[in-house]
Amino acid sequence: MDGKEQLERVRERVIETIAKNMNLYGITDSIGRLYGMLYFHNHPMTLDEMKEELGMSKTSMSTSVRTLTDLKMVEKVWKKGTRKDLYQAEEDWYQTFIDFFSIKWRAGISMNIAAMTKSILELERLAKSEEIDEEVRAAAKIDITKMKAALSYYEWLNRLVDSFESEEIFDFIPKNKDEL
Amino acid sequence: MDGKEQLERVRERVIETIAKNMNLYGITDSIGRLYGMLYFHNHPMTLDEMKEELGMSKTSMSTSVRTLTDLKMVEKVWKKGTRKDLYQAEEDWYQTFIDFFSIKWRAGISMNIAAMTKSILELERLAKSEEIDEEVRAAAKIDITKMKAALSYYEWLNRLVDSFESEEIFDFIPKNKDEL
DNA sequence: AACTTTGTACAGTAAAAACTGAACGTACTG
DNA sequence: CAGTACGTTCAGTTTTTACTGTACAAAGTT
Repeated sequence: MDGKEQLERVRERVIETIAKNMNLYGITDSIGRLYGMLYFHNHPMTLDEMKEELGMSKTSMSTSVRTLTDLKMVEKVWKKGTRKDLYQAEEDWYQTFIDFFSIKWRAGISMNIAAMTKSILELERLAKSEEIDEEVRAAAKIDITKMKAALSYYEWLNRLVDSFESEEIFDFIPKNKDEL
Repeated sequence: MDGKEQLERVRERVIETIAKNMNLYGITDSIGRLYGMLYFHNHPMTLDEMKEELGMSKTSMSTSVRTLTDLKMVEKVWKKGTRKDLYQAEEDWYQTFIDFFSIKWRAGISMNIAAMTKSILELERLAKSEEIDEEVRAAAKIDITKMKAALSYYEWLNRLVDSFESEEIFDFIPKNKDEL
C-alpha cells in the first residue's frame, strides 16, 4: 500500500467535493478544482505549475486565477528571486465566505435599490397625475407598495452584509460551537 | 402621455433589474424575468398566459416554473373551475431569501461535511501507520488540520442557516431598521 | 368509451460559455 | 540595447446549456 498515492486520492476526492460545492455558488468546476488544488498545495504556485498540475492551458490558468483573486479566494504573493507570479489560496473559509457574499450581494443590492427608488418616484408622480385612468392609478399604487417592501428587504440585506464585513455576525453565531 | 404605457415601462425596467440580480445567484435571465413578471402580475397565471406574455415556448414555461417552485419562489395555487395549473410569485423576499439559501447551502454543507469527515478518518489512519514515509505523514497531518478547520466552518454555516430557518436572524438583524 | 385539454419527456437545434493557441506587450537580464 | 521570459488579449473551436416542437401520458368532459 502506497501512502503517498492514498494521500493523493483523498486530496482529489476532497478537491472534487470543494469544486462541486463552489459550482453551487455559480463557479465553474475548473475554477473550483483550481482553488481546491491551491488549497492543499502548501506553497504558492506559478501559472505554469498550475497548468502542469491540471493539464490545462496557461490562458485558462490566467483567467481562472483572476476570477479567484477578484473573489479574494486567492492572493498573489511576492517572492524574491522569481519573475513568475505566485498565487496561494486564502485558507480561512470564514473570510472567504464573507468576501464572496459581500462582493456578490453588494453589487446586486446597490443596483436594485437604485432601480426601485427611481421607479417608486416615477410611479408616485404617475399616481398623483389627474389625467390617468383610475385603473392604472390603482395598479401603480399596488406596484409602489411592492417596491417599497422590496426596498426594505434590500436595506435589511445591506445590514446583514454589514454584519458580515464587520464580523459582528460572529457575536450572534460564534465560530466555535462551544462559545454558545 | 399614456399612463398605462408608462407603468408598463417602469415594470419592465424593474423586472429586468430583478432578473439581472437573480442572475448573480446563478439563475438564468429568462427564469428571472419570469419570476419578475409573476411578481408584478396581481393574479396567479397559467402556463399559457406566461408563454403568451414572454413569447416563449410552453415547454420553457413548464421547466422554468418548476425551477422556481423548487426554490420556493413560486407556488402553485388551486382555483375552482379551471383545469389549468395556476402559479403565483412568493412576494415576501425575506422568505425567498431564507428559502433560497437554505436550500442551496444545506445541499453543499452536508455533501462537504460527509467528504471531510470520511477523509479525515482515512488520513488519521494513514498518519498512524508505521510503514509510510515520514514526508507523507507530515503532509497528511497538515491536510488533517486543514480539513478540521473546514469542518468547523461548515458547522458554523449550518448554524447560520439554522438561524435563517428559525428566523432568529431577525432578532440580530431586525427587518425594520427602526427596531434597532 | 371516445374525445379534449393540459403538462411534461425527449430529441434536436440554437445560443452561450469555457477553453485553447498564437500573437502581442511589458518588464527583466545580460 | 538586443534578447528572453512572462502574463494577457483575442479569434477561433469545442463543449455545455438553454430553448423549441413534437409526441405522449394523465386527467377531465361528453
